[in-house]
Amino acid sequence: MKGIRQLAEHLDISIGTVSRALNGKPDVNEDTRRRVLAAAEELGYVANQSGRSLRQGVTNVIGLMLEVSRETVENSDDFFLGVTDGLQSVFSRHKLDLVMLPCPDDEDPHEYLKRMVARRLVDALIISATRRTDRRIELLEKARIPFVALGRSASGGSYTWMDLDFEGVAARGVDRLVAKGHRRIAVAAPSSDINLGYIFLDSYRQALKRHGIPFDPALIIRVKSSEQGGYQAGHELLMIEERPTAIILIHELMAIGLYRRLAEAGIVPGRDLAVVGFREEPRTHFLQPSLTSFRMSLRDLGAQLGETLLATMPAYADHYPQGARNRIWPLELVPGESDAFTLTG
Amino acid sequence: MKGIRQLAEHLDISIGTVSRALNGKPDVNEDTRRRVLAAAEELGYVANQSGRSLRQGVTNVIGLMLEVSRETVENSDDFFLGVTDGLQSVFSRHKLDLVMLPCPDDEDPHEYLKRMVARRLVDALIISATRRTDRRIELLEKARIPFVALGRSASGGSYTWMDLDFEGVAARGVDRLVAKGHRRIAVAAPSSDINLGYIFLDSYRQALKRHGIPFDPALIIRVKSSEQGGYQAGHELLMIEERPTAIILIHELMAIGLYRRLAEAGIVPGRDLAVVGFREEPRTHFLQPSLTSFRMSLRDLGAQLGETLLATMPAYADHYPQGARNRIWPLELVPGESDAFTLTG
DNA sequence: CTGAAAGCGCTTACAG
DNA sequence: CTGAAAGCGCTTACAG
Repeated sequence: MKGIRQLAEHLDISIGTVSRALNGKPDVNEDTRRRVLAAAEELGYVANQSGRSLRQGVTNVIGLMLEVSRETVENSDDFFLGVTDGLQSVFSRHKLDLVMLPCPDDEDPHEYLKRMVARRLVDALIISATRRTDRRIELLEKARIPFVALGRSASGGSYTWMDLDFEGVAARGVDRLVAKGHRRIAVAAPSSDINLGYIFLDSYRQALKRHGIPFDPALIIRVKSSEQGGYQAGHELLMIEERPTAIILIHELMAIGLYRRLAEAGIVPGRDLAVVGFREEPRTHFLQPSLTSFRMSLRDLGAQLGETLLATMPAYADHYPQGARNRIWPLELVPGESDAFTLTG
Repeated sequence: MKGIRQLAEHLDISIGTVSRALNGKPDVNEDTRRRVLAAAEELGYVANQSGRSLRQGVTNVIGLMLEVSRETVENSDDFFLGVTDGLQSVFSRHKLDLVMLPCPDDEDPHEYLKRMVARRLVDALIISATRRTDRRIELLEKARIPFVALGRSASGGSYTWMDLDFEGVAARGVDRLVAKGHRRIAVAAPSSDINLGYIFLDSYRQALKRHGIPFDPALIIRVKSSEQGGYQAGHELLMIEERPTAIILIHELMAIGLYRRLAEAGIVPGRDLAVVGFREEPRTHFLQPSLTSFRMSLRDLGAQLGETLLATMPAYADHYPQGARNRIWPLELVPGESDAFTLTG
């Protein structure tokens, strides 16, 4: 079966009628429609997407750009797979399909995105891992393609974004630790230019200030956002002269590496050092002593992200009257044993 | 900037010449080409992919179908991200782009694939996680779309596949353990219909036979291919009446859960129980005692997979004269401490 | 070296 | 309710 023309010939009707029948248009004789549907099924006909796209001006595909850094691969980040699920639950309502666009390690993300936009194989895009300065945002604004950034950035104009509540995590982490008597609170922050690092540290500093604790740059440990990074953070923490009594982590997997390094040094979280982890994750469940961390639903985040994106698209905005508001996604503190002690003296 | 027509008008030349200039055809005046390129850059023109695809009959996009099962999400499988890297290194040579097609959890993979094929947004496909009976293979054969299966199946005709050497892992695992005096060797096998389970178990039984050891079905522990599954396997192993002295795992993450369960029971791998893990992985490196496992390069596998796929595509087959051969990907044994003892008595 | 024209496979006003 | 025709944005023989 080649195209609609062959199908129409086979049925001995016009291609227009075939098209209308297949697309569920109302002005088609029910008997005709049945015949068309049956023949299409039998001959395995389905409309060529390029033909449809060209005529209709839309692809009905949404792209999620991924940066497959070596770091991501090694840590096997579950984040995107979880979010994907939520996205699809929303997109499927409108017969939109999601494709993931993995930017190769050795290609500049900006160039990659440019090419993807140029090809127009998606109607809209989601970008993530936004950096402090992120040219992708201007690129997308200029291309006038609907998009939502998962993560804030200092770049661009008034684009739509969603982001995790990094400031809330930092603030609550500090508050909690200070309440338990800590004053030397370290932070494992990302070594990259990723924007969440700035937000997190700003909030951390403000929280300290609120409590009248002077900021000590020596307590900012720059490591990769990974299990390895957590190990490294543990290593560096042990070498700080006046050793911190607590540490707040900025990535879920850091806790695993940190625990390992601490164990090597005979240091017990929740007894010798207070540890506040980041996102609760199946793998962090097994840590002993249990980790104080923050809970969120990846799927719900994905669904919200999907709705926000659709709200930016003229064709779907009507369904999402809340509009394309920027949102900070809350995380709920889940107390564990890793910081369950009060500092005395 | 709308389309090639506007660009041509702006330059006051024909759209044919613009197209030829942009596509690097030789029969264009160099001066004309420069002008066209400059104007395209300035006005931000790029060819609409639907128009190109419709005319040329190809999309220049390759799809990698993913099944985002809850299991995959929770285990944050790094497998595909690693393979992706290798795939792209090959595809980029031909200006082909890779998109990942995540099949939603709640959708039938067969229906999903059918839709993706129908839309024709890719020129070729890679499917994975093949099951013993896998209708996707017949679907793709019938649709006459080039594809390679990552994983074997009993379905379909003479399609092209690549697969890990599960039989080799099972055979070498058994040989190694028997040489160390073991005769009751358990296997943690997948509870699903995934084809690799059949291959693995066949090879396991053959290896036992070779050594004259009777097969005991009680030693086949069916669990999920995950960290949780490994924990569960440990749990069930402890309840087997005549306890096995060794276990071979069929998934990389199982080792982590298994170690955890064993630790709870005070059983030390490499002393009380011999453990042979599956694929070596950053996370399995940290296990104590070190795990005997099998090494392979995800990136190399991806590159080979990419070349195999291109060899099945008429437009690229010339570049890959080795043809679309089926391949079993070898894994190299990396001895660890987890099975480093000899059974006496 | 360039232009005019055909046509890829669809959908959709429009006419009847 | 159906058909004939236009046209989405390209690329590519073909003619000059």
